[in-house]
Amino acid sequence: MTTTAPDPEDLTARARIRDAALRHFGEHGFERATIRGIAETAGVSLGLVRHHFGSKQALREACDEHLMKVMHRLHEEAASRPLSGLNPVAAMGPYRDYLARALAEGWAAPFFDEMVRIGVRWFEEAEKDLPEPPDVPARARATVIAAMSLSFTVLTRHVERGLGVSLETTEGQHELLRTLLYVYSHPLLTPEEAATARAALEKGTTTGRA
Amino acid sequence: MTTTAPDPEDLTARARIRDAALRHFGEHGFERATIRGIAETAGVSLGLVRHHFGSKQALREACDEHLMKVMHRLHEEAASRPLSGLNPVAAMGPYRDYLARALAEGWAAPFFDEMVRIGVRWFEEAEKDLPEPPDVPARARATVIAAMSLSFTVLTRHVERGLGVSLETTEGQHELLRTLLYVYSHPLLTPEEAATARAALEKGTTTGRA
DNA sequence: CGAGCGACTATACATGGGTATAGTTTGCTT
DNA sequence: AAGCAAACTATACCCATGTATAGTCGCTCG
Repeated sequence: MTTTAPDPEDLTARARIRDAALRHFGEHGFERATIRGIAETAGVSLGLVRHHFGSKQALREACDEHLMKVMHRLHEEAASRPLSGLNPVAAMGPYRDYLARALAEGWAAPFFDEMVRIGVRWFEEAEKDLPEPPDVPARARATVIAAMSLSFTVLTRHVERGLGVSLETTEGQHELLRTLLYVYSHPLLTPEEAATARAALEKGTTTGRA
Repeated sequence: MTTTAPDPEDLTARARIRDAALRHFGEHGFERATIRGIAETAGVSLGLVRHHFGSKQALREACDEHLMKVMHRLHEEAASRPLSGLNPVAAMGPYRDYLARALAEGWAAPFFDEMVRIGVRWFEEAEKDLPEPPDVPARARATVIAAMSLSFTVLTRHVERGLGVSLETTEGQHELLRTLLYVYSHPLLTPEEAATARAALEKGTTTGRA
């Protein structure tokens, strides 16, 4: 059947396998994770994994798909809260590692693109009655912001080391958020600095690479 | 100009193997890259790889080490240029993919930490005659900035998709840099927004996750 | 009842790929 | 010239792991 009725079936073996896969892929990465290990975690035989999902790759795709669903739900839940745009992926438990790996590996494109779209809408809303639009397109800015926001998910370990706290804890999350609030409200460059830098950039080849 | 540092030893078989490994690890990831493939690319037998580096893991570590050296050199070369702090890893050729994978996998910690240290020094220099220091420690801010800066390296594919240009080209680099200049000079939050958000954060538990 | 179908298990197969060993060439020192 | 170490090759080992097959159980439907 596999109509995958979303809610009621979530105790099913199929769902258990999927969840176990999410965890294993997240913890060990796609290659190092083994179907046998996943099966064991799910309390299920090796063959059943193959029965439900055809192959390891297909299992991964099922994980991606499920992740997107969860993300959408989380996003809608958090849509009202004001800070959610800054660090939208904070503390999403077992999914965080998976998402990080998927993003870094180049997968999870729909998720990233969705974040960009959200950002674009946000900018358009915020700038709708500006005298003239910024000279950098909203899409480019949204892309950059999306990448920046996700960096804390992908580079969690390094950020934790730098901050000296675990991002699993709400304390760590607060520390990060406090820093983000500061950084996002204190520009690194003055408009003049940016202008001169940009002029140099536009004018010639600032050595090609910057 | 044509790169390939003229170190006398850089034509050695050992160096060829290391370079091939850098490329293979970068292109396919650590697990999917095979010693055999690396050996072939280096024009060398399988056993020689093992002879010079003891194991696949050790080979990786040699790559990390070499990467750090190259990074230091590049960094010193670019130390004078003003924009280098923003996007320091731009267009570093074959090393970019490797660095991205290493960072995402949790390796390359010394590299990340070095970037944090550089950022801290930068902040301290820039803020040395401020009436009172910012209430967010420089180290935390430097960590966040480092992660943000590296996000474009780690999430290259997604950023390229969002920007609609290849980051291999100088045109793409310019596009990114232009956007960065804008974002870094236009705060996303007004001081008031940040203050209220922060107050909310400090006061209670804004639901634990933000 | 029985037949068919999906959930599930047990076991086998095949191979990629890291590791290990033995042998060959090259070049340098005494 | 001898000899020795290092650079290098060829080949074998072996097991982890993805894939495939065959079979059992238990349900529902006619």
